[in-house]
This record gives sequence, structure tokens and C-alpha cells, in this order.
Amino acid sequence: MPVTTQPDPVLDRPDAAAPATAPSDSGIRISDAAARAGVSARTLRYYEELGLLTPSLYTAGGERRYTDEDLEHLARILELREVLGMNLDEIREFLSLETRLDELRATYRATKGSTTKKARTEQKATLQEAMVLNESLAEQISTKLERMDGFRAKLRHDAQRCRELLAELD
Amino acid sequence: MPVTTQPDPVLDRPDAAAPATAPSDSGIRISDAAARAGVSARTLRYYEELGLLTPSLYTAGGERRYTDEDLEHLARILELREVLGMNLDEIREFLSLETRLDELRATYRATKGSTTKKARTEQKATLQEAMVLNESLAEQISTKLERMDGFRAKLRHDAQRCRELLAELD
DNA sequence: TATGACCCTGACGTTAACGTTAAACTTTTC
DNA sequence: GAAAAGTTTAACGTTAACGTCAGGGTCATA
Repeated sequence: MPVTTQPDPVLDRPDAAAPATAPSDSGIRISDAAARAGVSARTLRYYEELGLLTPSLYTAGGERRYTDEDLEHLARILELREVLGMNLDEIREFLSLETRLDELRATYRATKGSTTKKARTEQKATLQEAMVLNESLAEQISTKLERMDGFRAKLRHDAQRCRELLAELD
Repeated sequence: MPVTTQPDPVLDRPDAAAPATAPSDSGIRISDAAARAGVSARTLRYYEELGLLTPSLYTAGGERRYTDEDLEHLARILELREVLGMNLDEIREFLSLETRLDELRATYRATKGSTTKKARTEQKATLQEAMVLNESLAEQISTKLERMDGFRAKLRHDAQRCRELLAELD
């Protein structure tokens, strides 16, 4: 037995639609996953330890197997780290809120409006929380963008002065 | 004797023009400088240890005194750290190149074109180096700006979906 | 089925960027 | 001019995010 997934991994996908290209399945090993993402295997184990990225498959022998979905998740983590400069704790917070939003949307679609008042207020609370974090993040990003843009302008100005000096030197 | 600056600190400024507001002079102590910049005194000592920021004054007793100019320099360091996410080594490299450019401009103006060929080729080399670093930095910033902007767009989209859901919940 | 290539789980090591503390010295203030 | 407040150097401590290594299993392939 190669893999310890009892339910069919294709028919049971959270997203009902069949994937574009049938996955070569059973996932890839950790070193390959790491190489594709440009990180080390140790990093993947560490992220798992922190609860950031759990491979969706394990072999019977206990080896990690990563799916394409896992790799996408990893890419999101790395984007938050590299582009936004978040530390791993902030990333976990952000991702957990994202997950809760997804769940909320799922249950919302499932119950289709016929929810109790209690459930509805809870959903509202989650949505509010999401909005708050979203807006605070967007604001931080905007100010950072402005400052970076200002810096870039200074760089351009400096470059111009360099060019002028070079020109004067014939 | 309060300060160990033999020449007059006002008349001997590198920039000949008199400062807009006569400085209350003799500089501020380390903890005040740190507080103004929003960092710790330890950080200032550490930056000095790394050669990033040397206070322009010392009391006879050996205490650091920071001038407004020092604080501006510190602000630049912090901008490189916070906005661009540079580490302290990268910051030092960048600042040292900036300093060399300033020196180059100074000697250029001083000699007013009457330089030897050897000196001129050296100046050209420095300018080229500066341009290379400048462009590489500008490029990095641009790609980072794009990715951050993309992320912000995703956030906006998410926020919109949240608002729609909230509206549906009446 | 053997064997080389991988992987597992500890566990300790590393680096950057400071934090903290101690013991002695300066500066300021009353 | 003496206490209070602040500073100095030196040295060890801390945290995040992994690196590295040992000892022992697992996988793929010939």
C-alpha cells in the first residue's frame, strides 16, 4: 500500500470540479517540493512544526508527500514572507483567518440563508474581524508602497546626477 | 570643558551655509536620540560598532552626543531597514557607496575639470559602480512594488467579497 | 533482494540584531 | 558638593528561522 489516504483523493476533492490535468498523484517527496519552491527540506519540516504547512499525504512508512495544492499553499506563505516581510507568526495568523473565511463561505453556501440568529451573528463577527485585518494590512501596504516609491524616485534622481557627471567627464 | 571639538563647530561645518536655526548645540545624549528615532540606546551603540553611525561629538568624559545631522543619518538607516528590508550589512554597503559618491562630487567641484587622466578614470569607475548598484536596487524595488501592488489588489477583492456577504446577511 | 538514494526524528549549532546586567564613571541638579 | 540620573565598556542572554549531524528506517531500481 503506497499511501494512507482512505477516501479517493480525486473524487473527494474539496473543489468538486475535476482538475485540469490529472495529477500524476501520490505527491512528490520533500526534497523535490523544496527544490521547486526554492527552499530547503528543513524549512518545510519547520513550517509543518509551526502548523503553517501540513502535507496532505503521508506514505505508509511515514514520508511526506506534497501535492500541487500544497505547493500553492507554500507559494502563498513565501509570498507573505518575501513580499510583505511578515514573520512566520504573522503569516500563521493571516492564513488562519483566511481559512476561517473560507469555512464561513462554505457553510454560508451550504445553509443558504436558513441560519439561526446566533450563527448569523457569529458569521458577522468573523467577517468584521476579517475586514479589520484586511484593512489594516491594506493600509500598511499602502504606506509602505508610498515610501518605497519615494525611495525609488530618490534613486532615479541620483542616477540622473551620476549620468550628468559621467557626461561632463566626456 | 564640555566638548572635545577643537575647531568651532558652527564655523567649521562641512556645508558652508549657516544652519537655518542656530543649533542649541553640544548635541543630545544617547537616550534622547534613541527616543526620538524610536529605537533603543543599545541599537545606537550597536550601529556605531558596525560603523553605520558615529556620533559627531563626544564629551570630555567620553559620552556620545548626537547632532541633528546624526539623527538624519539615523533616519536614513532606519528607512533602508524598515522600508526596503535591508540588513545592516547591505545598509553599510549602500551608505559607503553613497559617501564615496559625495566625496567624488566634492573633489570634482574642487578640481574643476583639471584632473589627471588616472584620477578621471577612477572617478568614472566609481560612478559606474554607483550606477550599477543604483539600477539593481531600483529594479529590485520595482519588482517588489509590483508584487506588493498585486497583493493589495487581492486584498481589495477579498474585502469586496466580505462586504457583499455582510450585505447579504442584512 | 540488495543497495544506493532519500527520509525520519531528535538534538544541538548558527547568525543577526539586539536585550540585559554588572561595575565603574559622568553629568546634572538641588 | 553630594545625591540622582544617565552613560561607558564588557560580557553574557535571547529569539527567529533555520543548518547540520547522528543513528536508524524507507523507497526505488537493477
